[in-house]
Amino acid sequence: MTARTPSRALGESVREIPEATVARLPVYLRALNALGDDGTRTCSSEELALAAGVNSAKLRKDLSYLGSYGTRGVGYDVDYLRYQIAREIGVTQDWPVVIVGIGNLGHALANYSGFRSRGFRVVALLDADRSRHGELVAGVEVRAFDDLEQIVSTHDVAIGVIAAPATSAQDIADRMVASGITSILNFAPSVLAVPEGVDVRKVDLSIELQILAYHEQRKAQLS
Amino acid sequence: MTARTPSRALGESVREIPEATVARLPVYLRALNALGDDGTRTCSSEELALAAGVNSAKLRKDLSYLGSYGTRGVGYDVDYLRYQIAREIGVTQDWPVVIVGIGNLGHALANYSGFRSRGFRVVALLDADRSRHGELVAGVEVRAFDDLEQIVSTHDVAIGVIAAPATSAQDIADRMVASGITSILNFAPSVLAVPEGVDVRKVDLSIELQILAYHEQRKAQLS
DNA sequence: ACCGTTTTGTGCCCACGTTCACAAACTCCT
DNA sequence: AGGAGTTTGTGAACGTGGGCACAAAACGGT
Repeated sequence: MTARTPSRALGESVREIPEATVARLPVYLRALNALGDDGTRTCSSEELALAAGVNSAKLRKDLSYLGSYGTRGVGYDVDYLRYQIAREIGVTQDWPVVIVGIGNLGHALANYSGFRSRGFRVVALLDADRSRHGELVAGVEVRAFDDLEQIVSTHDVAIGVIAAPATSAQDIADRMVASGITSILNFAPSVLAVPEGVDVRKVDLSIELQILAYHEQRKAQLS
Repeated sequence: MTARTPSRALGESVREIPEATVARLPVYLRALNALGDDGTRTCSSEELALAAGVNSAKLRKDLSYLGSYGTRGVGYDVDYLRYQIAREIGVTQDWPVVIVGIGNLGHALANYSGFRSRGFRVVALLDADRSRHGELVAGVEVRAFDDLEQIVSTHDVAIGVIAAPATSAQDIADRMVASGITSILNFAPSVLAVPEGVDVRKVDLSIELQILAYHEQRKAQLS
């Protein structure tokens, strides 16, 4: 966590958006998409907050980090705000993604429609198991894990998804980082060590269940 | 968020464990299991923190909420600490779980080995699609969604997993809550409204990717 | 028994995030 | 034009979480 002070052109200030806000922006975006598809042209912070499942003050503060895109007494223009959030998150452009590990989970991810519709494109499915190479999953051919470097440089891939067993997760991460990937979404239940500058996000089913179990147990104790 | 003050028997204080700590306990538990399987009998906060990917002061503070289970100058007994954390989380008992939605993701979840090994047992797989009923997935028969109430009461299920499309997620949640489920793990990309006292945790692939994209974009801007 | 070494448990402070509450800004109606 | 009604944007207060740094406690060697 070094405090990098970016060199910026004059007047071009880089707004620092709090992490907690960043995590909610995609939720707002989804809610706005739903509203927009319903034909809603404008909405208040109260309405949007309801749709997003947060309180309206928090929503307004979150949006204020992006700029002043609302109109007092009126609300927010759905399409305009939608575009601004998408631009801020970076999903107006297309992000090529590589998925490693084509087990049940890898299959599910490859077939996930939310991928393509939100600016992400699966450019390769890789697996170490030779017997699966050539197989077509969601229209994409499964290839050898050793093709990683070539694919990453060809498609300029920045984001990698690990859907392999925990035992191989660290090796895969190392190879990803070495090949130039700087963001990793890890579904394997393991702690990844990566160099400074590489982002890792972890999705762990069993941890989520254990957190629920803890609260469930507490509810039971309060008999 | 009403501040429920539980009625407690005299002297029986319910330690309030911070949410952030609860979320890390499963990680510690996993790290301890790995150490224990390696034959390690005792470990320092420094070692365990390394394995869990956190800093040692934070680890010690987290553990201190459970009690004083370490020995100064020595460290923690792996087996003892493992048991204490498991007990605190509630995974010394077995939690029956129902999964609704047997698409790619449902399959992946049903086959996930981390389930059983960590105190969770899939007692039913439900799907609204009749054509899938009777199918065997991971040794469990797929049954009709309408069997939910009967299954929940028979097996005393407290935890439900939603692996269905976003459009039906709220309906499924409503039925789950009505049938007596009080903890929901939601994989559908939708905001769930549930009554007070029901816990919901959300796992959203597309949000995780968008968060990564945001940071990726920022890195690029810092050219 | 005592001293040096190791390692835990925790008080203290700082940073981040959430919520309240209100002034500023806009619309609409008369 | 002006006043009533709405809704945003934000300053300020509060609460939670993270990390340093150190006293307390255990161990081992002499």
